This record gives sequence, C-alpha cells and structure tokens, in this order.
Amino acid sequence: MPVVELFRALGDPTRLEMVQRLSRREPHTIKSVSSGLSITRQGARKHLQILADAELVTLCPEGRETGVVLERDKLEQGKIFIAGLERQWDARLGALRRYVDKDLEK
Amino acid sequence: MPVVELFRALGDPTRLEMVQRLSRREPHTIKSVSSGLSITRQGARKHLQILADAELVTLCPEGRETGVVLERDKLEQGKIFIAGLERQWDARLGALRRYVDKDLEK
DNA sequence: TAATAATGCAACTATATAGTTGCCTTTTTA
DNA sequence: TAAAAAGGCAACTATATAGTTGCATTATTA
Repeated sequence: MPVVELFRALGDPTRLEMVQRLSRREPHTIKSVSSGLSITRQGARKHLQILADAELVTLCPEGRETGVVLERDKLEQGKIFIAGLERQWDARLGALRRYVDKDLEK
Repeated sequence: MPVVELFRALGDPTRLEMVQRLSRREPHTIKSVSSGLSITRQGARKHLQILADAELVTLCPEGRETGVVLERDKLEQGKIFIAGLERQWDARLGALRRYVDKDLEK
C-alpha cells in the first residue's frame, strides 16, 4: 500500500520540514535541504532516503552534489486518498448522523 | 505540530484499515473496528489509542462497549495541509521549472 | 445470580527507527 | 595539484513501536 508509506514518510517533523522547504523553494541539494536541522548530515540523509523510498522525493546526483526534487504527484495521491475517505464518510453514516441530529432538534 | 501526528497515525497499515472501516460504516465499537485484523485485541487497542491521541478518532464509552467515531475534520486538516504544500510548489519553482522545460523544447 | 461479553491495565519481548561517529571516495576550486 | 566541499558506507547506541500474554473490572443476559 504505497499511500501508507507516503503518510509514514510525512509523519515525522524533520521530514515534514524538508518537504515544506522543497515546496517553498527549489532547486535543493542534500546539503541545502538538510542545513540547520540540529541533526547531523547522516541523520538528515537517512530521512531523505525514507522520503525517496516513499517516492515523495527524487535524488538526482550531478557531479559533486545531489539535487533533491519534490514529487508533486505523490502529494496529490495523498490528498486524493483522504478525499476518498471523506467522500465515503459523507455518503454513509455522516448523512445518517446529520439526519438523526436534525430529527432530535425538534 | 498536530498534522505530523495525523500523518504518523495514518502511516500504518492496521490503522489505515481501521480508518477506512470507519469511513465506510458507522457506528463502530472497539470490537467491531478491531475484528479480523490478525492481531490480538490488545494490539488493535493500542492502534486505536494512537488514532485517538492524534484526534483522528474519538472513543465514546457507553455501558459495556465503547463507540469509535471518525473525526472527519481531522482528515480535512490533512487534506488542507497537503493542498497548501501543492499551492506553494505550484507558485514557485514548479512554475519556473515548467517555464524552463518549455524553453528547452525549442 | 452466574455466565458471558466488552473492555482496561501492566509487564514483557522483539524489532524498527532516529541519531551518532568514523572513515572513505569523488568532484571542484584556489 | 593540494585543499576543500559534497556525499557514501558501515557499525553502533538508545529509544520507540508493534505485538503479545495474563489478569482484573464492569455490564449485560440467560
């Protein structure tokens, strides 16, 4: 289930910070996306690997440095998944509960 | 950062299955939302607690059993957060990159 | 009221995860 | 070409997490 890996990847403050940096500014290198995080380079590198394994990010080695690119489509998949949950909720019990609530107000 | 907890909560196959069950059908009890998961009752209960701590779910004890209610608003917060990332991406480098790509095609 | 159903609490194990340090390689650049 | 910059790989530690088992509690129901 790839969406589980996506949510797991987003479910860490360091990684979410990285994703926010990438959404705000590109291009980023491993260095720039990892700077000022109060963890070591290798610690940050592990987080980047998790993002890459979840395909939320692509690493592009070029010469001495490695570019980090955010995969917007993957974010979209997460949004679509949540929207699907909401749609089902709306369709079934949500509608019923709203009906019952309204009925009880009388 | 509450959205980190939300994503962390969704980033596990058992918990995502529970959330899907809740989105498809309500009401659910701890028992019903935990049945057939190939883990013990207590294992499932721990997952439910994580969902409750993330405020994705509310536990409502009533007599002998405890109702489990999905908090739709929390899902919505996740969707909105992702949409915000996408919006920033679209506004900044995404637009620039598309421009450069188009330019290179000539 | 005795049995059963639904659940809670606590202790325990095993594995995964976050983070570190040390050292090596490759590419720029002064 | 020597130094610096960016990064890879591996081993290690500590803590968090998933999952278990055992036992106790509270509500129903036969």
